Amino acid sequence: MKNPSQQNYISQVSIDCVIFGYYERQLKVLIPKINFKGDFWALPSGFVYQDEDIDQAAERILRDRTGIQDIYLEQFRVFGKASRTNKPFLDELIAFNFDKLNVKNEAQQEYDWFTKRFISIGYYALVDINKVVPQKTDLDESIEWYSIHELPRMIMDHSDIVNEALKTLQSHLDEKINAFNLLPETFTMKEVQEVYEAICEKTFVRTNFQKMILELNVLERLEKKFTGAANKAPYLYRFKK
Amino acid sequence: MKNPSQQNYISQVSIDCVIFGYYERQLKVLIPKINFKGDFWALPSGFVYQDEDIDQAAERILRDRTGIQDIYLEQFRVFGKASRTNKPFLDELIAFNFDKLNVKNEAQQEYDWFTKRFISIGYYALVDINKVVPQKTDLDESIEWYSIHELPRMIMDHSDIVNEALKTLQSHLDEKINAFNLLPETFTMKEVQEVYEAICEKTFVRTNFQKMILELNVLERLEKKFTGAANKAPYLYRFKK
DNA sequence: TATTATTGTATATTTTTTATACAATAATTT
DNA sequence: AAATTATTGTATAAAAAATATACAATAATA
Repeated sequence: MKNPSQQNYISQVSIDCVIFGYYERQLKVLIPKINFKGDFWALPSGFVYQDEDIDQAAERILRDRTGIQDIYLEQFRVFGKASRTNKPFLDELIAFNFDKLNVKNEAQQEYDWFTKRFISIGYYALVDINKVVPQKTDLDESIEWYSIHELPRMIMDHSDIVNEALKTLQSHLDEKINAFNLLPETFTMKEVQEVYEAICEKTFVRTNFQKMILELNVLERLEKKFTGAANKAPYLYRFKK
Repeated sequence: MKNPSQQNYISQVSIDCVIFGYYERQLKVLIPKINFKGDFWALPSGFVYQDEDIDQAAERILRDRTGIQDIYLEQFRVFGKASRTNKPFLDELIAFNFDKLNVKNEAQQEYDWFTKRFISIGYYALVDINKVVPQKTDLDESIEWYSIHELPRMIMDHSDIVNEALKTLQSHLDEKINAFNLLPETFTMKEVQEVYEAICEKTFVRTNFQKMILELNVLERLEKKFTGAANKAPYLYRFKK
């Protein structure tokens, strides 16, 4: 594998992805831990090939980390401060891993490439957490789902990026009908409500919520879901395509 | 003045600005015409210096064309298709202006720089049209306000960029209280309504509109405005800072 | 067959939005 | 100086939407 500086990338432009999943009534974010000493977490990121749309680049980055395709994706903001550089992080990383990293010419070239000022395009993705098998890349020590309220300390401005992504998701929830992308193919009305509650961080009155969702006219009702519980079985729904 | 390729710009990244003004009940966009044969119109654009925030770059571009500072500015979208290049436009321009343009080495370097694939960050601005004295740069034959409904045919995807800017402005009109930036320091309630009507392309019931605006609690009422007309004088309002 | 937990549907209440009526005012006309 | 006119400001009525509450339906268990 070629080093980034030798690839045919657009320089000083990166893509950062906030991958949202949903599990146990909580909104989760998929975050890799970097495979070096020093406890560094960073959002799934990457660069844009010369002959690649930025949307394609984001899809590629997501595919590499989640193993799935056709992900719901939304560009939400550009982070472009002049001070936005990997240098402080990289220097810290090198200090922690001085033994492993031999500083030869090639490494110097990589260092120069990485520590330039970067303009980052933020994307957020909504995935069905059950379909995702998180994929460790060469750079990852681990890759885990973290609750949105218990995120690890991340490098650079990556925490800000997550916050901005969440704000966008929350405010677009009624104009874009996208929350269903966090659920499996079929789901009950209660599950939909719990997803909305996790995203909006508030509760809804069950009956009114159901009416509101059904009036969107985007769901089709399927057969009932018999669980063996001592109560009425709920209907299953599916998002109309 | 140095040529762009020799400046300390981030390469392959540009900023395109949609500058909105308001005049005679119409939303206007400030658009320069390029100073070459062939009728080319292009949005006010520019590039980002290495040591410059992208927001600063947008402010600089706006200042250069409008002569005013402290402009209301909002980043709204990135345009990043791989096919997004100036090449078709430049080739056409060269064909029209073959006599003027001598193709020497330096020009070739500029050509190569300009015809690369560019990722463009779209900003829109709201200005008080009375404060703006449109500034022609070296590249401009003219710079004029065009009604949003009578825009000239523009190069590249600049028409799409305007459309996206308008859509964003419309949809953010109630969440961001920004339409006042299109008006002078003081204004009547009727003028506010007409601005909203121009942006939203629909009419409002006067009494309800006024109530809605006043309930935002962002205006302070000043003295009345006596015009000499045979009717009751309206109050003037000012945006609270 | 009664009980229990939970879902689905109907309806009442409250709030917000939209529509309408009318009073107040400043300059003009008579 | 009083009536007229055009326009603004305020109040209120009607309609629609959002929210709260009540209760019927159902599937498994006791």
